[in-house]
Amino acid sequence: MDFDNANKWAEFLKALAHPTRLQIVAELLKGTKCVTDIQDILPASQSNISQHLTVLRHAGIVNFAQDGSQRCYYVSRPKLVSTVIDVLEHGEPVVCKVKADIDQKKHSSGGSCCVR
Amino acid sequence: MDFDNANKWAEFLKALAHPTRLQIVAELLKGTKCVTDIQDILPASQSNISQHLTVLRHAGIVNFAQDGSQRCYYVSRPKLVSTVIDVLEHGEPVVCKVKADIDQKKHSSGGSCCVR
DNA sequence: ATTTGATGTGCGAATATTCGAATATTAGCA
DNA sequence: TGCTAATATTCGAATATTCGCACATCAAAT
Repeated sequence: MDFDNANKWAEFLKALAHPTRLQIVAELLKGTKCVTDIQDILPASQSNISQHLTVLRHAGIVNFAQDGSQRCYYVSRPKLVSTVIDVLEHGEPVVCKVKADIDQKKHSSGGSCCVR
Repeated sequence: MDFDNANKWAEFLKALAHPTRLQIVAELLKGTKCVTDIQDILPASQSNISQHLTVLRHAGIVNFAQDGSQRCYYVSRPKLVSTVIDVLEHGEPVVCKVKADIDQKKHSSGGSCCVR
């Protein structure tokens, strides 16, 4: 992974990496909602929710359609976001290796378990 | 998504959400590597790489097998991590909605685009 | 025993994030 | 116009992150 992509994706993940923002995004995946809708669901202040939505919007994760005085927020890359959340939810058992596990893959070299 | 899960996954994503850590993980997905291997690949100091590996390890993203004075690091949940990175790399065109797009989905109610 | 290579840790400064409180903006309505 | 609901912005304090530097540890080799 090159430096530019690493930067871009780190920005994306950083925007998602907050409990409140994750919950906001999970709610928006179920359907478009305005700020007060989110306020009714999550235990956070209006100001705080608005701040988090701004972060998500700047990261290109959500966007809104203006409807009078309301802003209807939606996830702007639903497949991307829902796939990430899905894979987190389904999890994976943790792999645990010891030196022998790693060495046997190399079947022939000296014994260092790192591929140099 | 409940509060506990939001917290857990936010921790996970936060650990991944750093350019250097993303690059470290991408390299480790290709194969087990020790700290100096990573040092040869990435433009970061030994100390800094070690610090990032500690963050990744505490988040349960990587682990190591000790081999003498070397530590052979590997990704401890390779499917989870590689799926996340894959979906980032393949991307998705951004969805853009206006009020009309959202309203038509509700076919019948008043006109507010938010599902209340 | 000394040295050298590999790695981790503690510290401190710079910077960034988070959040509440107060205030501003904007739209619709009487 | 004046009022209210919906939403954003600004500010400041508390807290967290990041990173280099110096030092500590530990294993292997000399």
